[in-house]
Amino acid sequence: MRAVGNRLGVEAMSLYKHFSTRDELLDAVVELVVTELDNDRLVRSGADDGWRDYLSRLAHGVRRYALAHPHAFPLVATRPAEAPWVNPPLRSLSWIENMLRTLADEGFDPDQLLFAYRSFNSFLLGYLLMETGALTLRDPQSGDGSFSAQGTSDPVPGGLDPGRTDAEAESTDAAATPAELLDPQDDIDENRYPVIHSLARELAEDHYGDEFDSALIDLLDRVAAQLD
Amino acid sequence: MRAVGNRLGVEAMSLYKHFSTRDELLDAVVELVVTELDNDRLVRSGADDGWRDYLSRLAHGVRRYALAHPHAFPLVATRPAEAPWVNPPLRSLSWIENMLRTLADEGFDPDQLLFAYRSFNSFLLGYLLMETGALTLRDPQSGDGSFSAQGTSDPVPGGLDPGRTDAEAESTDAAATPAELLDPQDDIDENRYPVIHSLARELAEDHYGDEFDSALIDLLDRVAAQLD
DNA sequence: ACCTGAACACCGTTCAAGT
DNA sequence: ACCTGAACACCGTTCAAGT
Repeated sequence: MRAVGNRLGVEAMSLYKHFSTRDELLDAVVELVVTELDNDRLVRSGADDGWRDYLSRLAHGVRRYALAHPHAFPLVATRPAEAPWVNPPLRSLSWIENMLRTLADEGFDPDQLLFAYRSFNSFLLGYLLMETGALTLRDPQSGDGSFSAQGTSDPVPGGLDPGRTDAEAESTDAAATPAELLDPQDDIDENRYPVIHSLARELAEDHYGDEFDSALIDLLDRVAAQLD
Repeated sequence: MRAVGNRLGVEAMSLYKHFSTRDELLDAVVELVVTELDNDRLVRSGADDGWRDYLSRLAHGVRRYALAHPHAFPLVATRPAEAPWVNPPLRSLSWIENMLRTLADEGFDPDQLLFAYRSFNSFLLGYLLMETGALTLRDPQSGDGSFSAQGTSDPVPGGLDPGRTDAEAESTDAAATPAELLDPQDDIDENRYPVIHSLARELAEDHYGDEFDSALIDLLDRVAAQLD
């Protein structure tokens, strides 16, 4: 609370005029991040091009906010929800309703709606937690579990403002990070982990963007197959 | 630290003989949970029945430890890793090596190995975080974000010991939870969320076990399709 | 080798008081 | 309506001392 207050140029106690507890503030952070979808023109535009286009735009919108806030995404992913069927990363009743209604209008029956809802959520949750996790590695300098971004000393890169453009987010894939300047093979014990050692370079250099797109296509195919 | 010490009948400071920092202790918790795979006879038995059988047993082993420790799984899922390509829930070099070697022995080439490794991890991560999240709902009594298990006042059900049997873990799906005793439809505003309202019962009653099995089959089919 | 008690800096939170 | 300063209970951690 004191750190947040400091960031805002205010004493910690002032925050209690706006949030009655630390958990309430964390919930507000999660809501703020997820609500970026509401202002995402690429997501909000209608579903006139069919459910595949709609789900694809929704998925990319979620990915945009996840990559814009890689340190907040674990919060989005793990904060307890109000009901067992309210699943991250689509955490809000209004977006769940939005998705289910759009698909219902496209002719999905109840079983197909539930299948699409759950497989869509668990796909995004797993893939984006994996991808953002790769951006928030353990700091090799300080031995504790604090976060650090690759190649910057800013403790909260991106911060809370959705300032990153699509191109900036995508550039994470292509831009050379400090880790790539070293040979990742050198870090792996060839005797204990021969297969990892031999694959070290391929494991280190990865193009999350392309993989996301093709995994999303496969997911949409699975949903389509469910429609008979 | 004081709470952990209390649970062990010891002062908090005694823990510092075994872990030099709180983060180190949390890492040890994660390692303890993941290491249950090492003692899981259903997972360790050889890969003589092919890679599909191996990956299926591995996936079910991960699900067993996740369901045995639903409160620790978010830690497994989100603690920063040592390298970007060390992904939860398979977090350890030895299990990554184990998986890659087994698949390599089955004839996977490097691209196929990487595809299998990443799609397998992100599938398990997303699905199991969703499933364990449904077990650790927000406590409606205390307004804060603390955890509570459905239907028990034990703050850490299951605790750290891998005491739950397979049948007990599965029974989560079938057993009637308090939430099911109420009509979930009553909680949803019919005017604001008509589609959710109409699907409330189906959303609330779910059989994670069956869904996991069929989603896993689809994943293995995706991997198989990659083999040409 | 493992545990303890007192102590330190720090954190979330309360409250009475300021503008 | 919003902020502040001092204060409280609590937390992670250190250290010198115990067995």
